[in-house]
Amino acid sequence: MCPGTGATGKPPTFTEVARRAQIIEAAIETIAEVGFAKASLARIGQRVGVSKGLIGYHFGGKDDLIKQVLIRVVEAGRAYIFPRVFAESTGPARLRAYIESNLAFMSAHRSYMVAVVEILRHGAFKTDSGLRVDGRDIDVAARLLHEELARLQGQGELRSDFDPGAMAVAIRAAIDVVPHRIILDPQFDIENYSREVALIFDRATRPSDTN
Amino acid sequence: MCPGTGATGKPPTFTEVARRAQIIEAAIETIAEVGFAKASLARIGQRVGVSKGLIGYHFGGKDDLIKQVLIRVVEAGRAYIFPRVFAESTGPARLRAYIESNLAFMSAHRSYMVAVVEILRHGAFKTDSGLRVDGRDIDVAARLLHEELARLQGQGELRSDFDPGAMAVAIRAAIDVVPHRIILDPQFDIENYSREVALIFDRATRPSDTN
Amino acid sequence: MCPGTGATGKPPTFTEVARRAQIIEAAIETIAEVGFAKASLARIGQRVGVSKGLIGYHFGGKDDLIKQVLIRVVEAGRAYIFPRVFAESTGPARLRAYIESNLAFMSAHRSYMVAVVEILRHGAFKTDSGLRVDGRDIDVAARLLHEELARLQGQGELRSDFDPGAMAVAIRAAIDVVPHRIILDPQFDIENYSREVALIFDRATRPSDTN
Amino acid sequence: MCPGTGATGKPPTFTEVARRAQIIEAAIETIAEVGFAKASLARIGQRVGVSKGLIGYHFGGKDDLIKQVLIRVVEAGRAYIFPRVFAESTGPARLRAYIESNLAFMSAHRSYMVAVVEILRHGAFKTDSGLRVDGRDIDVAARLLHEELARLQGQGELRSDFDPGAMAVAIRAAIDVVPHRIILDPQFDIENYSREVALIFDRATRPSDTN
DNA sequence: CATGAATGAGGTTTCATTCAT
DNA sequence: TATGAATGAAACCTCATTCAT
Repeated sequence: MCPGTGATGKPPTFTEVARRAQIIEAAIETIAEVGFAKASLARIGQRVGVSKGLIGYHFGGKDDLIKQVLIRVVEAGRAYIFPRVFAESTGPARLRAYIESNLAFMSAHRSYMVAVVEILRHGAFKTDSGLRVDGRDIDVAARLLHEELARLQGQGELRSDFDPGAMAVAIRAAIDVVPHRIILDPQFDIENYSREVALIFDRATRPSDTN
Repeated sequence: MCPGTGATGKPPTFTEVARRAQIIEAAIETIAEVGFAKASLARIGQRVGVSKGLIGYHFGGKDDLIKQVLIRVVEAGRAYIFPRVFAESTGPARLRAYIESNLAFMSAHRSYMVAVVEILRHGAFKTDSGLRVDGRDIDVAARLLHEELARLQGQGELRSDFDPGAMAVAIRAAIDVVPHRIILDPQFDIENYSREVALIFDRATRPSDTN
Repeated sequence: MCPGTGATGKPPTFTEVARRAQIIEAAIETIAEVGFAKASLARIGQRVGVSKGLIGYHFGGKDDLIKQVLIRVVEAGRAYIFPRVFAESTGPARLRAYIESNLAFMSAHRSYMVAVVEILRHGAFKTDSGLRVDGRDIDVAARLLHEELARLQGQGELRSDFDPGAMAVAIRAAIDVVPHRIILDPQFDIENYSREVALIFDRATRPSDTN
Repeated sequence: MCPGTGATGKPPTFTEVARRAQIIEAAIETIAEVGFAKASLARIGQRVGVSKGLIGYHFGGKDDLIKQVLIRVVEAGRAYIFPRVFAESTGPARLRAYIESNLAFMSAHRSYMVAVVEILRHGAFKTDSGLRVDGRDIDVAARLLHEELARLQGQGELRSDFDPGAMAVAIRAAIDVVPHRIILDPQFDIENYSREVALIFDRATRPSDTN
C-alpha cells in the first residue's frame, strides 16, 4: 500500500529512503519546535517543502510517521550511548558514563529529545505492558538501567543499600527532564548539569570503601 | 462579559464560585483520565452534568479554564507543602520534608498532578520568561527550591560543593516524574520511592560532619 | 455525545426532532438526486441550509445518518403497505395487494426508494446474516414474502407447484427495480407497470381452479 | 496521448492489447470483490502487479477504464446469449432460452455481473437518453427484449394481453437481481432460480392454446 | 512501456466558540 | 444562569491525476 514499509517485496528506492528520512527529520524538528499538538502533517510537510499528501504516500498515516520518529531517535540514542557505557568496567564509572553520555547525546540532539518527550507525553503508544512501538519497548531505558544497577549491586560494584528500581527512576528523571528544561530555559547549561547529576548519583551509589 | 474574572465590578456570587470550582475539578479529573488532547469541553461538561455552553459562560474559553486548573493545583500544592517544609529547621530535614511532602501530595492527589503534567507538556502558557499564567510563575517550584538550597548552603546547613541550580532541577525532576511514572506503571510504589529519593538527595547534600 | 440518539437520558427537544427529520429528508433527497457517492455531508447540509458540522452534531456521523435514512424509509413503507396487504383475505388478493401497495408507495415516494436502493447497493450495512441496521433486518422484505407465500401455499390459497423462495425473489426484483428504472427513464409509468406485474405473478401463482 | 483509444493513427501493439485486457479483467474482479467505492486504481493495479501510473497510460483515466469494463462485459454477454436465443424458433422457447442463457452467463461469470451492477448503481454514464457509454446503449438489454416480445406477440407466438414493455422490465429485473442476490446470499441456487423464473414468465406469456 | 514520486481536491470528523432563548 | 443549536476551522486520510525518468 505504501512503499518502504517492508510490506511489499520490493526493496525501497534510494530516493525513497532519503525522502522518508527527510520527512522524519522534519517531523522531529517540527514537533520539537511547535509541540506535538500543533505539528500537523501540513506543517511538517511545509518544512521540507512537500505536500501533506506525500506524507500519506510515504507513510501509512500520521501514526506511522510518529512511530518512525520514535524508532529513529531511540536507535540514534542507543548507537551513541551504548559503546560509551560499556567501555567502562567499574560500577561508578559505568553509571557516570551512562549519565554523561545520555546528556551529551541530548546536548547534541536537542530537538530529538524534545520531540520524543512531546510524543510520549501525549500518551500515544501506551499499552498494558508499557510503552511499545511495533513491538519494541520504547520505555526500555528505565528497565535496562534498573537491571544494570541491580547487577552492579550484586557484584559489589555499587553500594547495596539503595533500591535499584527507585534509583533508576530518579536517574532517568534527572536525564529526561532536560528536554523539558531546555524548553523552559534555553540558557540551560547541560554540561554543568551533567557533571552535577553524575556527582549526585555517584554519591548516592558509590560503595563506601572506594573513592 | 464573563463573570468572576475580575473584569466586571460586581463580586462573584456564591453559586458562581461553586460552579467555577466544580468545573475546574471536572476539568482536572477529565484531563487526568483521558489526557489533555481528548479532554474536550463537552467531555468536561458531561462529568458534572453541565453544558459546554456554560463553560464558555463561566470562563473566557478553554485556555482560561486550563489556566484556572493550573492555578488551583499550584495553590493546593503550596498549601499542603509549605507548612510541612517550614516546620523543619535544619537543612537536611527541610529538604527531606520538601521531597516527602511533595510526593505525599502527589500520592494524595494523583489526578491533580497528572492533569498538570498533561497540560504543561502540551506546551501551553510558555513565555520567554518561563511558564506564566496570568503573570504568575507556574514553574516557580524549581526556582524557589534553587533559592532555598542556595540559602541553606550559605548558612552551612547543606554542603557547599554542589550547584544549587542543577540540584534543584534534579530534585524537581525526581518529584515531577512521578505522575508520568504512575501512568506508565499503576503499581508504582510512591511511599518507597519517596524514602529512596529523600535518601539520594540527603547523601548528595548533607554536610559531611552531620548525620 | 450527540443528542436524540437515545444514549442520553433526556428526551429530545421538539426543535431537535424536527431538525433531525429535516436532515434525514435532505439526505434522502440528495442521495436520490446525485447518488450515494456524491452525497457528501456538505451537499446534504446545503439542501436545508445548514452546515455539515450540524450534521455531526445531530448524528454521530455519516454512518449514523445513513442508518436513520434506512430506518425512516423502511418504517414509512411498512406503515403504508402492511394494512393494505392484511386487509385482503384470499391468497391472490393478498399478493396483488402486496405488489400494488409496494409500487404505489414507490410511486408516491420516489426519492425514498431511489435513496434506499442507492444506499443498499453500496454494500453498506451488510453482515453475515443479511442486511442489518442496528439489529433490524433491512432485507426482511424478501424473507417475509417468502414465508407468506409458503404459508398461502400450505393453505391451498396459492398453487403448490412453485418454489416460494424463488418466487419471492422474482417478485421483489420486479418491485425493487422500479427506483432504478425511474432513474433510467423518468417517463416510466408505474401504474401501468403495477397492473402488469400483478397480473404476471397472479398467473404464476393463482390456483388453477379459481378465477 | 494514450494509446489504443483510436485517437492516434498507429494501430495498438499486441502487448498493449494484452495489457489493456489484463487491466480490464483486474478492474472487473476488483470491483466485484471490494465494491466500486473501494476499487481504487492502486488496488486494481495491485491485482495484476502494475502501477496505477500505467493505468493512466493505457486508459484516459478511471472513467475510461470503467467504460471499457462495461463494454467488455456487455459484449461477452451478447456473445454468449444471442446464439442460444436465436437457436430457438417458437416464442416460449425463445423466452425460456433468453432467461436461462442470461442466468447461465451470470452463473459462469459472477464477477462480471457483480461488477456491472456495482458500476451502474453508482449512476455513472447516465444521460438523458438512457445509459450510454461512448454512444453505445448499455441499457439496451431491456429495450431489445421489449422489441422482441412485441414482435413475438405480433406473430402470435406469445399471448397478446400483456404489455411488452412492462414484461421486459419485469423479466430483466428477475435476471438482474441475481448479482445482488448473490452478494446477499452466497448460497443462492442460480440453477433452481433459473428454472422457476423461466416457468413464471412462461405462464405469463405462453399463448393459451399451446403447451 | 512502465514506474515512482508528488500534488491537490474532497470527504469525514472533531471541537472551540458564539448566540438566541 | 444555563442550554441547545449552529458554525467554521483544522485535522487526517484517500485518491485520481500528472510528470519526469
